[in-house]
Amino acid sequence: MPAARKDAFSPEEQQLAALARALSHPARIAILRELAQHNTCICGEIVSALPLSQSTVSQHLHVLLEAGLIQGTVDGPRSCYCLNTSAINAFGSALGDFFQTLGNQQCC
Amino acid sequence: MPAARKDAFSPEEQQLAALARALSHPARIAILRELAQHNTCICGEIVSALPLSQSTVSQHLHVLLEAGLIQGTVDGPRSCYCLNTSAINAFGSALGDFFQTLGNQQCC
DNA sequence: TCATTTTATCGTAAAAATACGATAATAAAA
DNA sequence: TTTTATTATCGTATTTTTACGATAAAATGA
Repeated sequence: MPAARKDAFSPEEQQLAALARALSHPARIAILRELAQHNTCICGEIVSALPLSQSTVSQHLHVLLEAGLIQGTVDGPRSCYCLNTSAINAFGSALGDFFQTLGNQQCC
Repeated sequence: MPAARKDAFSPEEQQLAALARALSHPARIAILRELAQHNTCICGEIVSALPLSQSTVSQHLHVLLEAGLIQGTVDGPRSCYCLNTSAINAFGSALGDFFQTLGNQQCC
């Protein structure tokens, strides 16, 4: 990627792509599932639930945070993450809209 | 990624992540949009519609093909792509199910 | 037949993602 | 205060992604 060409696309396309990228690793799918299973916030049990090292899980959590899909209250040693349901629902409907504009085609 | 850890996750998580990865670049979002606008198949007008070189667009098309989101009939000089609507709809509902399991949480 | 047009592929380079160990930081517990 | 437990960050290595130019392939048109 000798030059970042992403800025040559529309904001909508960039946003949709950025959110899809946040979901583009099975570990992050698994983290979201894990957070959804515990309806209360979770801390480091995520690490035990995943086949990855602590630092790697922390990286994936950071990606999900940056994308806005989860929230985290970093209170000292015991940080606590949870789903950002409003962002998740917004993303879900944005994706739904996108798929709807695609799905009604008759082609080939 | 000193070792491919993706196989340590469930097939569902891998599939969902793989499809999200196919959407994780604005060029590929734009390609899908472009294919949807022309309800007939399109060939190389995609290249003119995108701010990328021909070989790069071809690579993105290959990614979308691999993911099954588009179909391509490579008939000689003039290959023809179109949306794979069934795969797109299947992906859309899979994502919808995933978001539904996430969206009903009350947390933090 | 030969040129032209269109597209895929190859080779390459740079950037980003992924993963881990080691370390730092921070609050609670002893 | 010192220790312990938990988590983020740093440094690094490897892989993958992204991008382009150049080339090859393949059918159409002259």
